[in-house]
Amino acid sequence: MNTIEVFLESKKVRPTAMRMLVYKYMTQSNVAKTLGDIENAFTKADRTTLYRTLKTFEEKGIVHQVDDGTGTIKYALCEAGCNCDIDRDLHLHFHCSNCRETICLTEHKIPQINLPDGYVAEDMNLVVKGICEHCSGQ
Amino acid sequence: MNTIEVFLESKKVRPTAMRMLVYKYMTQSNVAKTLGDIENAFTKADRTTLYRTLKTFEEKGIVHQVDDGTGTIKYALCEAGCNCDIDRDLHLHFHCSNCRETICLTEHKIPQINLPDGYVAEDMNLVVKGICEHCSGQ
DNA sequence: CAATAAATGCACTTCTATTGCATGGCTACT
DNA sequence: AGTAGCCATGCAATAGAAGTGCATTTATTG
Ligand SMILES: [Mn+2]
Ligand SMILES: [Mn+2]
Ligand SMILES: [Zn+2]
Ligand SMILES: [Zn+2]
Repeated sequence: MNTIEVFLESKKVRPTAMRMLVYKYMTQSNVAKTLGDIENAFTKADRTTLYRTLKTFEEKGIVHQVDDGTGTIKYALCEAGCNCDIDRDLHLHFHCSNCRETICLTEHKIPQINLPDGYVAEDMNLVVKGICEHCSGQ
Repeated sequence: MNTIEVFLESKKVRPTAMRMLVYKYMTQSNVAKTLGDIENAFTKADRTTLYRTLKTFEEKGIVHQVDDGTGTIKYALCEAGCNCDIDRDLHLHFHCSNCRETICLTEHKIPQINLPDGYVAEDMNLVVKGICEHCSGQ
């Protein structure tokens, strides 16, 4: 029983070999990954299985989708204690137009937005595009 | 010379029949439209022509794309005097999960976001999802 | 009017998301 | 241990939208 196995079971996800590999892969970098990225990271991986793995992870609160405006959905690990709650957990995402990577800025929560009367907010997405720390040569 | 014709020429866009129709259609509602929406609004319209029409409109500052996270790009008219400037013009978009419509809240600019050192912002997208004024029964 | 440039229409490609269905493997229960 | 049933996997196929190539039509210019 390694820690990944324990973690997945704590999230009510059966720790199959592929699921453990995907989870481990996601922990190894802090940038959001597309399905294609993950597929390419393994030589022998079926796209559908990965698709459903990510879907399961999302349903069980292990990952969240990141829509960075590139047209392909990305996935990133949720923080410990995250419930993808609109007030507590939603954070800024940054997409670098140079290296094309997207990272979670989990420390930067989405500021309070006031809406016109009658509008009810349920979810939110804030993406900033530009040049990342790495590419701006800092 | 009607007003649409004059307007398009002022934007350096040749006022063809289709372009005038599309522009007129866009002015008739304040919700963002997909290519498909526009295609369906006319009985005899070619998707490619519309696609390129919208692209031209975008390049000439007549419309802006709206990425509301549904997976299909939408288009909405720019305000008078809009330059799609990151500080002055970028505004909030609201997507209603009930009626599935997306509207520009042009009065609601995106608040100042502070980024970690080394990050440079060039563009931004803020979408709020929830229930719109109309659907919340106000 | 002829030459040129721009806009349009059709067909096709590409890319990603998503589903149906058959098979393999694990679990729970006897 | 044996077996029924559920869950995960893999393959194939579909759906949906974006984008491109090229031929044709329409507009502009001299
Ligand atoms: Mn994130
Ligand atoms: Mn808008
Ligand atoms: Zn970068
Ligand atoms: Zn609505």
